Amino acid sequence: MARSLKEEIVRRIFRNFLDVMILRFVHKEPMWGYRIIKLAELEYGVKIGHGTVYPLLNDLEKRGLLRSRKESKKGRLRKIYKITSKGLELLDTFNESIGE
Amino acid sequence: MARSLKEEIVRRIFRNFLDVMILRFVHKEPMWGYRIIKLAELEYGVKIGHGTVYPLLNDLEKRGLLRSRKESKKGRLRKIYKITSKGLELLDTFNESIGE
DNA sequence: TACAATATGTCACAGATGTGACATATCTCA
DNA sequence: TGAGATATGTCACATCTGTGACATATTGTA
Repeated sequence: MARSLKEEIVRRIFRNFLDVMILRFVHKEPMWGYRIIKLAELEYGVKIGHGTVYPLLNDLEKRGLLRSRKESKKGRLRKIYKITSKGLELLDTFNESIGE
Repeated sequence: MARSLKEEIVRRIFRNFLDVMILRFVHKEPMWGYRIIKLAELEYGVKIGHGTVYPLLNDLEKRGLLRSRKESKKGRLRKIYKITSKGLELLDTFNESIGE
């Protein structure tokens, strides 16, 4: 069965601007990789491989767009990311540039 | 010298959503490939290879998003593209999906 | 006359990029 | 006790995609 135009476009946005979409998620509220993957599927119907997300999160932190703190919830390790001012700047520039 | 953040993002948008950017150009006013290339450089500072643009224009027409008519200006052939309702639908869906 | 600009077209190749597999560890529920 | 969910990490490989070269034709200008 054919995918709808809307689904197709949302997929493309996630594929090509996954960093921006992650910054948007984390901007709304600090969160960790696993949750981003689940939310992307729940809210947008987009499946993102964790092999794509985790290296990207590390890269975004290295570039200073995100900052993480480790949280250990009953022995289970989570890296909770917050957006930085540099990350906000990228988001703003993107939104401004993509505006119709 | 380092490229600015804005320039970097605009480049990425053109690289990944060249079809959408072309639809936006053509939506503003019907035009041909050569003009699109020149306008992208003038208005956005983005150089797009004509080897990217022409095959894409043909593809967009094949998919029914654009329609062209040939115009011969003093023996010089131009394919002038207009956006179709299907093209407008894609533009609208994209703008809606990318909205913050 | 010869070069630059206008105008479109094709295609091989290199470089970029996501996918999916392999890897590890804990918790919960049946 | 075993499976599924939570949680993160790495990396080889195949696939996708733009670049740049090759190709052609006309007009304007020096």
